[in-house]
Amino acid sequence: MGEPRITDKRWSVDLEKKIQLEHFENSDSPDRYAFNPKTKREIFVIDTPPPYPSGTWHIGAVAQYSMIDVIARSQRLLGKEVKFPWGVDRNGINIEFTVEKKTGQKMRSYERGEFLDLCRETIEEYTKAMRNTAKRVGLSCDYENEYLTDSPEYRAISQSIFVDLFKRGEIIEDLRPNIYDPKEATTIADAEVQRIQRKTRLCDVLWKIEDGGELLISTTRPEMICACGVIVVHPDDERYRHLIGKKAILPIQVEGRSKTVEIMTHHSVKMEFGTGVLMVCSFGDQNDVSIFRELALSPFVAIDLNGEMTEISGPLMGMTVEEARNEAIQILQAAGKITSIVEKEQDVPVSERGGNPVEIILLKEWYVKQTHIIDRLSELSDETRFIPERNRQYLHDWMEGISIDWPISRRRWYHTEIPVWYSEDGSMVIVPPKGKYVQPWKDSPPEGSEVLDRESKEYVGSYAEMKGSLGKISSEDKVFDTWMDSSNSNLFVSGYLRDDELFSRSFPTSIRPQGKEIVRTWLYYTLLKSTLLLDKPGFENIWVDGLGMDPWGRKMSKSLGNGIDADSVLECGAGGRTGSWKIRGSDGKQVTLRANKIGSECFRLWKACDAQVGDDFHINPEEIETKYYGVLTKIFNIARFASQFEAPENFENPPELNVEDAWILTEFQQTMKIIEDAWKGIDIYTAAQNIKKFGTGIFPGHWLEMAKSKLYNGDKSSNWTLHRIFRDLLSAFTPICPFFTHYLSTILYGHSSVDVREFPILPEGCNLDGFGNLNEVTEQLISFNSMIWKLKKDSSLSLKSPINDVEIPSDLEIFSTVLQEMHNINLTN
RNA sequence: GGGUCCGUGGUCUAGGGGUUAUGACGUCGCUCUUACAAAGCGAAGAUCGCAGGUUCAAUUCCUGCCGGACCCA
Repeated sequence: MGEPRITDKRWSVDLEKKIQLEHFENSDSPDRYAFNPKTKREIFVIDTPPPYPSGTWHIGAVAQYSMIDVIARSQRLLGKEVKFPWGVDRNGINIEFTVEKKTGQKMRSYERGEFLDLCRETIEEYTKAMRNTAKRVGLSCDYENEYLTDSPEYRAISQSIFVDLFKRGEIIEDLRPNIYDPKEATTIADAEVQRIQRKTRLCDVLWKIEDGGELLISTTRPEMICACGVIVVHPDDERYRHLIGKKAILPIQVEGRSKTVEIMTHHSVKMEFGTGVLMVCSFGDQNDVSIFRELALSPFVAIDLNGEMTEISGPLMGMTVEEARNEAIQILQAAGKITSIVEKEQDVPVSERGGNPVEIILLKEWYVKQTHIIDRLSELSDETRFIPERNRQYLHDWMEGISIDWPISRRRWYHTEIPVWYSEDGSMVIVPPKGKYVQPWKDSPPEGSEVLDRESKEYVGSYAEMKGSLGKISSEDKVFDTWMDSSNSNLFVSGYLRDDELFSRSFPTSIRPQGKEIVRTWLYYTLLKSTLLLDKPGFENIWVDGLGMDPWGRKMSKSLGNGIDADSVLECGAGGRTGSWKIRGSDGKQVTLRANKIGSECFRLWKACDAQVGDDFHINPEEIETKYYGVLTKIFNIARFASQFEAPENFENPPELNVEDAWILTEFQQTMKIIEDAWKGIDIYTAAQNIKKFGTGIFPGHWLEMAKSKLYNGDKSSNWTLHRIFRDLLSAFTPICPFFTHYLSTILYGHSSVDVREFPILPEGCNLDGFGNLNEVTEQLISFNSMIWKLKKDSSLSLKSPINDVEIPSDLEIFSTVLQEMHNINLTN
């Protein structure tokens, strides 16, 4: 016994930060979290979601990443060789917007190379900030081998996969109706469309029938009349039966197309909407697209790439869609062809990233074919375990709704380039060799490039040989959808095309952790790739967590004013600064939340304990502190207590055990079994709950009180028990609170718990079976202690004062001596 | 409009066909008991959203409704 070796009075956020700093900068084990591909251990590869660097990192996302770290650390604890990569997703339109906003200049006003440099510089700053937050929250990633999705190495893989799929005919070029953001001048995919509520005008427009008669059509898009291909009514609609087969005259002037359209029937028409007559345009919405396809109509191009009306629109030509709509209404009104206009709430499809109303436009784009392979994908995904199982549904729901191929080309710049050049006559394409990153808009095809027939995709010859016969080659200037890059992440981190041996050992990737909001994009596209390329499931486990919500269960958003910044929570309590958050509450009133100290360890503990995986979790800093900081304090104090007693020399050879020590070891063994199974099953919640329960419950509350006097007297059994349990408990706890446990275990036992690579099991020598069924008495023991404490309180006695005439239950007879001492019981008989 | 999830003491939450429903925070009371008042001990507090149905038995399963959240059309 001696002075506590832990000198800090209590756990603090400042101490936490100090430990962190040393932990990541300390030279004694710089590659603590590096991955060894040559290992004999079982390999566990985590497909870390590469975050997209923007100004701030969302607190909900940080919470999720901290749980991914818990998975990484727990798998290391179980003895696996964990690859926990640190990747950053940097391709995409977001950074382009940021640069445009910062410089007040649109992308297309720059020279392409100059704009790319600006993007790269800007994103570099954000990348650094993000890495700092990642370390601050304790992510045990392999930072030395950071990967960036905009690096030549990563982009080369993306391009090679593209070429591969292109050669196999899984990627095609085609002229199809595409969802298009006219303001940002790029195609987008279905998954990138969002809907917002907006007020629109629903006009009833009068159409004349060719051989007399009239027809009233309700539309919110009168400017699209020029692109009308057919008028449809419901087949059961008696009102219009006499008009079927007749022709209606377009009520507004058009150029270069027929002035009439036929009236037909279609089951998709809602009889009760407006007048029950629908004009089908190329292309007002997705329904129009499918009717055009079904009826094999040839589409009219009404809107051009700049979002302006084309010549077929006659008087509207050159106007933006918005202007054209107003003008069309005016023209129609002046001609007396509008019978009513009503304001109506309508869902308007807008682009997710730009927030602009989107149009459907006929464009030649690149597609990954997907409709033919959905069933296979679904089969393969059934081989994968979902955590939690029910979140498998999100994937199935999305796959069920897929009816068109995935358009992957974008008319933007800060993305991976489509690696294609064309021969002068357009009949041949040139693609680069495997593993080579190319920028066709500025580079010539590199050595080893191949020439393929554009239609059949057959190999024609090497570029070097054919150079002379291709004429003046031109480059494909379009780029990939960013999901085309990020959906290669698991392939990339598993060594695809780069390390065949590693890849064979680590694919399917052990785990894909992610949020449920990107199941339809990141997860789906990744699985699509593994199906197309390898006909294999992409993952062994897919861990789909819920979303971080405000304290009242709403999504955090700027417009609601209910966001919480990640750093403010992690830094709360550092340097004596407290945290306060002004948030708009559920009733619209501003609420101020306050906390004195949180930090990363408390934050992680909260996330691990407070919500089951897959559930949306409410983030309230006040609650994080009040519910979980005390847990750290408690365990810290046990450590301080334990640190005044020398640790035993041999943790594997227990001395002759006291019965109360055998009892707590039995309890501990059971708890540790539950925790080990939980870690194996990637069940953070169960592990966390059991650690907390044991570590703050019977261990200090009951056993420690029983063992105290023996500890002070230098009893070998109680000392061994105290340290063996506490050391192992720290190891089991280390995935959740790594810095906390690292610090305590290093001081107490000279070995950091974060380096433990074998889940601790009590040695055989404990011979716990020799004591009988000790766990059967636990309940009684707990209630007996409570009974005495209550008795003393009710008689206004201090806890150490003697008490007489207490009968120790017969089942607790074995603890008789130690209980007498603990409660200072005088047995009268 | 469709899908998914959720509704359990004041608050958050576990659970799950069968005696007195888990835990935490908050509340109240007592205590500075040689690790711990940024703590300990004790106490009070719930007809498990509503209405039906299945069952010997429902908070748990089913149906409908109400309320909330998210996703999709």
